[in-house]
Formats: sequence, C-alpha cells, structure tokens
Amino acid sequence: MVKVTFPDGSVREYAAGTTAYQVAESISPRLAADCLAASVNDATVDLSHAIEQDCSIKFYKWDDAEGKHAFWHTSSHLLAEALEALYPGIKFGIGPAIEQGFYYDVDAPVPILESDLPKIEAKMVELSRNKETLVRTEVSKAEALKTFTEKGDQYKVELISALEDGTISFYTNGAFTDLCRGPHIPHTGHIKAIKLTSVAGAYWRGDEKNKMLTRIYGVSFPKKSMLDEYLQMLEEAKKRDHRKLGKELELFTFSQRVGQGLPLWLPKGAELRDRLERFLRKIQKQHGYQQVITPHIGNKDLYVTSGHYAKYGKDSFQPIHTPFEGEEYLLKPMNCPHHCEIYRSKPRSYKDLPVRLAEFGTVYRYEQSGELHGLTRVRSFTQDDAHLFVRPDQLLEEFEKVIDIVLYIFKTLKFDKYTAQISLRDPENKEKYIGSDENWEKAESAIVKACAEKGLNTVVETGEAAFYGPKLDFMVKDALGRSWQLGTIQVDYNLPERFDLTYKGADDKLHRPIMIHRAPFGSMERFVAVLLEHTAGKFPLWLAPDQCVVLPISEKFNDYAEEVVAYLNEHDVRAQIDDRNEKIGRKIRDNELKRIPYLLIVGEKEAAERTVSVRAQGEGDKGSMTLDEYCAYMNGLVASEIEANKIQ
RNA sequence: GCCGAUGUAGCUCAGUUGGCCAGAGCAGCUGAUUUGUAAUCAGCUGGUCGGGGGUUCGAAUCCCUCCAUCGGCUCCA
Repeated sequence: MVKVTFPDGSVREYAAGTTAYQVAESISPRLAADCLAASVNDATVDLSHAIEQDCSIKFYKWDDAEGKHAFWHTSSHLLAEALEALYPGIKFGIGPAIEQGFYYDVDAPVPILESDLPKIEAKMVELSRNKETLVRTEVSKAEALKTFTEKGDQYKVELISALEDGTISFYTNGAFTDLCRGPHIPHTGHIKAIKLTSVAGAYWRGDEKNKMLTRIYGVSFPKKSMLDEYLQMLEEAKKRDHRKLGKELELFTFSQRVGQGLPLWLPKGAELRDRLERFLRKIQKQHGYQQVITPHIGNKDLYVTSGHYAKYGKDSFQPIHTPFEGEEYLLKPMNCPHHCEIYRSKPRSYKDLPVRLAEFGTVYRYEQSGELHGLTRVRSFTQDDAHLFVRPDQLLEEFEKVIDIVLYIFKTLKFDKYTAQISLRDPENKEKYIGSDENWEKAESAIVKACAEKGLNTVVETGEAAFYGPKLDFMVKDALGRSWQLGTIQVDYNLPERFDLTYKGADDKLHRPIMIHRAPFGSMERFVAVLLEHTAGKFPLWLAPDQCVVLPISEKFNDYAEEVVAYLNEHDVRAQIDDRNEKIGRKIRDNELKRIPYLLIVGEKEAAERTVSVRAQGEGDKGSMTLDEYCAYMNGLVASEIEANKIQ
C-alpha cells in the first residue's frame, strides 16, 4: 500500500500501481471526468501514471494552467495525426502548447495554405470523436532512432540524438506516434472545439540559417461556447488595435513615400505625446535630472568607442558620407555615447555624483522590414532616455529611485498588469557580451537586490541582457495578448571604461562611475501604442488632446458656444467647438466616436442662463453646470488623476 | 531578411468564369433645413484598380518583378 497526500492535507491509502485517474475516481466520478492531468510530488504527469510510492498528488482541470497546457499539447498531437492522414510523407518538427493554444511545425510535401485549414480542422474534429487514448511508451534511444529513421523523419532523429538514453518516451494517439515527454490528457475526446488560426513560416530550431518549416497555429477548447467566447474576444481586441485607433483618432500615420517604419505624428498625436513628455520631465526635475540635447548624427568613431559599431555595425549602421574623403557619420542609434561625452566635458568630483542626464532623444535603427509593426516597432523613435552616473555606494539607491519612477508612471496610467523581467547574460555564451565577469556579477546582483528591496514580482531570463549589461525590463501586453517591453533600467560598468569616465574621490584618487541607462516609457512611440490599446483610445482627462467639445444646438447659438470655448481655454480646460450644420444627435454621435471625454451642449436655455449641459463620454447626460462650476469640476478631475499617486 | 496572405476613392468595402466610359456607404464640397442628447434631405466632386513589365483583340481580374501592409519566424543597443 502507498500513502497519498492531497492538497487539503488529507491522506488516503491505495494499492501500489493505482493510477492517478483511479485515485481521482475514488474521490468523485465528477473529478475523474473533469481532470486532465495530475501532479505527483510536484511533477506533472499523465492521469495514467501509476503510483508506486508514497506521494502528494494534485489534479489539474481546464481552469488550471497545467490542465490547459496538457490539453493544448494533446491538441497539437491531434493536429499532427490529422496532418499525417491528409499529407502522407509529411515530416514533423516540434509541436508544443503555447500561452494561448498550440502549434506544430511541419515540413509538408506540398505547401499548406491558409485555405487548407478548414479541411485539417474538420479532420481533427473527426479524429477527436474517436476518443483516442494517448498511450505512453518508454523506449530506448536506439529504438527511438530506429523508429524515426525508418519513418524518414529527420527532424525527430535530430531531436532524439540530443537526448539521453533512458529518458525517451513516445506517445501514440490513433495511427500517430510522436516523440514526446508528455504529459497529455487521457483521450482526444475532451477536445470539443478546434480553430486553426493561422499558418506561418518558422525556422527549424529557431535559427535563421536553418530550413523554414510551416507552422500551423491553433487553439482548442473543451466546450464549443468557450471557442465562441475566444473568437469574440479576438474581435474586441481588434477594435482596440493601436494602428486602427491611431488612424481613427488622427494621431499618427505612415507614408510610403517617407519610408517604412517612419511614423508621422499628426497634430493630435503630437499633442498627446507632448503632454506625456511634460509629465515625465516634471517628475525627472523633481528627481534631480538635468535635461540635455544632443545631435541626431555622430562621428563613426563615437560608436566604435562605445562598442555598438562592432556589435551592430554591419546589420544596421549605414555611414553618412561628407564631401571629405574618409569622413563618416552615423545616424544616432542610441543616446548613451553622446551623454558619456557630456559627462566628460568637465572634471567631476565625488560630490557632483550622481549626475543624471535626461533627453527625449530621437534615434534611428534599421530594423528588418518584417519586424516593423505599427508604432511598437519602428525605424525612427524617441526614447525618454536618461543616463545616471553614480558612485558604487549610490548604485542601489539610484536604481531603486528609477524603479519608483517607473511604478509611479504605471500607477498614474493604470497599467496594473505588468511583469518585471530581470534579464541576465547567458553564462554559456559570454563572448556575446563585453566587460569583465566581476563587473557583470556586481551589476546583476545590484538589480536582483534592488528588485527584492522594492518587493517587485520578477521573472528572471538568462540570455536576455544587453551586450554591455543586465537589465530590468517592464513588460505589458497589447490588446491581442502580445507582450511588449516598455520601461527598461540597465546597469552598465562597461561604457564608463570605454569612455574613460572618472571622478575625483575624497581620497584624491580617480574612480570610475557606474552608469544606469533608463527609459520608463521605453519609447514615446511604443508607449503611445500600448497606452492606446490599454485605454481603447479613452485617454485619462489630463492626456486627452481635446477634453471637451462644445455643441451648439443650432447655428443661432454659435456665438455663445464660441464664448464658452474661449472661457474654458482661459481656465485651463481644452475645448473645441463643433459648429457644423448638423443636428445635435449627429454631433453627439461623431464626438462620442472620437472618444471626447465631455460634450457640452448649448442651446437657448444655456445661453440665457450662462450654463452648459454636460454629457460625459459613455455615461450620458449629467445635467447642467455654470461655466465656473464646470471648470472647477474639470480641474479637480485632472488634479486627482495626476496628483493622487504623487511620490515623495 | 525568411515563409505565407493581401493591396480597388481620404476611410470601410463590392466588383460573377478576363468583355462597353470601374461601383456603394461614409468623409469632402454645394444647397435646403435651424435642429435638445449616438447618423436630416438632395445634388456634386473624387480612382492610371500599389509601381513597372508581360500574355491577350481586350486585364482590377492571368503571369513576372519591385514596393507596401498583415500573420508569424529571426532580430530588438
């Protein structure tokens, strides 16, 4: 007999060899029917897993991440089974579960197009009706290699070659057998609703030197209604795509003639951006930052010194030639080297530090054409950049103060679902980075410590560091669930060495400052994009380009409406007039669609009483107010939006 | 850059198997209307059908090529 401990602490005894499924069944038939996978001593396993020793057990259902994962993983095997049935001779790469669904990479004898997806989907549904059991078999490496060599599946052979003997397992559903670690759900009958979403190219093993396979993406659910909900959610998300909203709200545009990835900011977009810049500039001033301005080009030697040229030169830097032979400049791809030179412009004392240099610096990077994406990935963008030059004893405190600024911005703009990612270097690939081991260790531990002291919930990613130092990145998701990096804070011991930056210490000796690179927004472009999707274009009052629009009932009241607009603008309320010859219903509709926060309707009654009839976006009529009342109301709202979360 | 799809008026989209001067709604302009909380009516303007090349008696429609956009991959200082 073996003792099995449940999450609630209770213990039951079973005969050795009892499966996880039978354990579930012993508790309730309902649980057995609903559960998809289990964990035994914290390792996720199939429900067919036989329990041989005392252990703790948990059951995973659809609502658990582990349950969904197993469900989608099995779905990818079902996809593979369908593909093999439809395309004999097809070869398989990998087919994992992902955050929202699953995919399988295949090398098909004939191209698989988007128009083929319904056919494949139908086959999957047909096969799922057979409720095929997922059968696990442990195999030796030799056996595994033999199976897939005979099948002619070179990708699987390659994968198996890298595995250790004794750890290899196969899973079979119907006529399809796959190399797979598992776990899987008990049978394919659970998969009731399937949608293959897209087909795309993907390099084998993610390396662009390798062959490009066809990746088929899909998502599946245990109930049809869940799929409908999911598709509905996708539709909603599309409505708040920043590219669509940017066009509708006239914030920015692109021109083929100007060039790809080069955004043109329209008047309203420029105003929005300017307001964000002023907001951050004010916070930075409070935190002792000094604003600087540097040119948009720099001598090539500057970037050779910084190391950027060696790292990125051939892919992205194109020299600008002057009339003089051999003289080369580059469009500025980052601001740090310029700021280093500002630091060097005079001798620094330990008493001067920290020196905090800030600039809304526009930079240019030749991103590969296929990477460009709305405002989130462009070739010219403005970083809300700053470089802090600090003494070693100031590093931690300064780093934490930068975290404060980032969190203050997120709080003010109500980004409550962000993740903080600590990006460290990959110890296996040290040649990708510059600088000494000692400095890297110091920099990495400073970030880890600062996050711990600030109580940040972080994930650690190795191999994601910048080439000159580790970073702390703040990520938020867009409307379609794609993750974007916004704020970034980086610790750098390397540029100070490369630029020979020094300060005179109290001991009268020269010391090296440490640099902190930071951009709380990341870039103005990306931040505006994410903000647009986050708010669906309904900006907080303090940011909205137009806070209100005055709507005269008819042309007879245009004069009064003009007066109101002038009065509001004088009292710090941004107002416009809609004096088109249209009915009031029409004006309300159009301005609601433009996400104007407040509409002020004025007619005979208001003109006589010197009032406005206030209508809040999405809320309808709020009754009438005098002009003074309305101004006080608006100014109060704005103050509460920005001041409420004020940091020290 | 790579794989795949797409490209018709400022915007959103129709255009049957290649066949007369290429269509609609919205926007814009003109006129009528003077309006009370999400679309007033009428008329008009506007497109070398992404660019170039080819096949054909004839191309928005078929082929090639370049450009751009979209979904991914790779990349992201």
